[in-house]
Amino acid sequence: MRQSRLFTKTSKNVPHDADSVNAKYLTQGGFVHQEMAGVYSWLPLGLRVLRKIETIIREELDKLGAQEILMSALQPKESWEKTGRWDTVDVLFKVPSQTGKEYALGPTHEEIVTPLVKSFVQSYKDLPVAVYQIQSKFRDELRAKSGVLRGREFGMKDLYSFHLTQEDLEAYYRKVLETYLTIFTRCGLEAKVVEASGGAFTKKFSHEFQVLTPAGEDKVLTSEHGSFAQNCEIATLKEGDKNPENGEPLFCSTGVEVGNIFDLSSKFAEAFDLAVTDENGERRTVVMGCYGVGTTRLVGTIVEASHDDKGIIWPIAVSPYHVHLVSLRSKDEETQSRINAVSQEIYEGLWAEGVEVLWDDRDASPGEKFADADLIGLPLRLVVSEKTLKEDSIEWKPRNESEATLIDTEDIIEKVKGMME
RNA sequence: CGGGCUAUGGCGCAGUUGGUAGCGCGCUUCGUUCGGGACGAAGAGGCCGUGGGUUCGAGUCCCACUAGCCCGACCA
Repeated sequence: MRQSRLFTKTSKNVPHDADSVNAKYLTQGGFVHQEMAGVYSWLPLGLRVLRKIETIIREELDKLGAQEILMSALQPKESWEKTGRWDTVDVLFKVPSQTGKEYALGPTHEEIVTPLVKSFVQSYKDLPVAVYQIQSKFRDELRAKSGVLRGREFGMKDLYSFHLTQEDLEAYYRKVLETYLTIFTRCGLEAKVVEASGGAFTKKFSHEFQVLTPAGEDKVLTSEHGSFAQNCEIATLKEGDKNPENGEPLFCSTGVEVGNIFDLSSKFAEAFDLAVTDENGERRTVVMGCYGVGTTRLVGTIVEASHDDKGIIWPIAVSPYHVHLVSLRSKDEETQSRINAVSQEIYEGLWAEGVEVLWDDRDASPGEKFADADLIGLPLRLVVSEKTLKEDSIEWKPRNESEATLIDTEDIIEKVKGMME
């Protein structure tokens, strides 16, 4: 992508209402645009990050044998009345029709997926089954905040699994838990598995995946090394107590919940009478699990977890592009055309090797280009200038390092390929 | 949903006791610069959130509404 053609621009001005690092940098860098409180449009750079996260999630869930579907966002009121959630879920957006009917705008999809699966699953032989989707969710939050971390419209991956037995459900639940940790690691995040309340989903405890950062809104009781962690809303221990696992002291930190998994047991299956015939010819109610990952929230969380005072530092796996190729201006016409030619060659050469390059070919000053490169935060910056050409080289500077080095121009593509592995 | 703050060119802001709106960024043109957001000159761009009211006169004072943000509650 040639940056001169990118329709978004960076801004030197900090948005007046940016309340968090992610809102500030994502807006200034032109990744997202706020439309209303808690509602954002995703722009080319931001959308590329979101798509990469979604791809990671798809790859990992497909390995689990889950099948991707896309359910309706507009949902029938009757289904929500059937589960008793039409009047109890206060974040539910209720949409009136001109016909006088009302619909729900999906905050989650148990009310859709359960009857959906029922229409295909009648025998124990049809189980287990797991389906997922990546879709916009709508929740009428009284107070949206923290940029992309808590919105009224947001991207979410929701997975639902259906099992004949509680044991089978629990085994799958543990597999999803492991898969989620893989997903977050691949996104460059360190997530803690945290015991939490089941909320209105289930009376049982559930597990949350928390990324510890000051921007979070959850309080989590955790120890430095152990895997033990509890959401403070359910914690039986308190700060300063010893970790039952390894005796380490527990401390309270704030975290962002990037995922949550629930053992729903037969709650929704009962509401919709989702049952199968078992091998003895008897009807048995199915048990369910549901598992969510906030995709748009992940984008914001990564920014919160990985930035400095100049901008974002994208982990390469989710970076909108891998390389920021920066061509500097020269007043000398011949030098300028050499800079252009070398840049073009590297640009095309890298793309030919599958390396995604954002090429800053704009007619802008060096300072402006460097500042923008830091703000946008691609993992590697390559500079082509009069100075580097004199050495037949390209300047190499990783975003998370302060020192730049010169690399021979002819070696540059191989070296970048090496970094990608 | 309670409490508070804010609303002025695309963005960030100033605007005195009420007298007819200004700065920075960005944008256009020209020239000079060129390795960390360069400089000069000349331009374009505003019913001051909306609706009422007070006044000879309202960006400014009063009321209502709307929107954004903050604190809290809430967060299936």
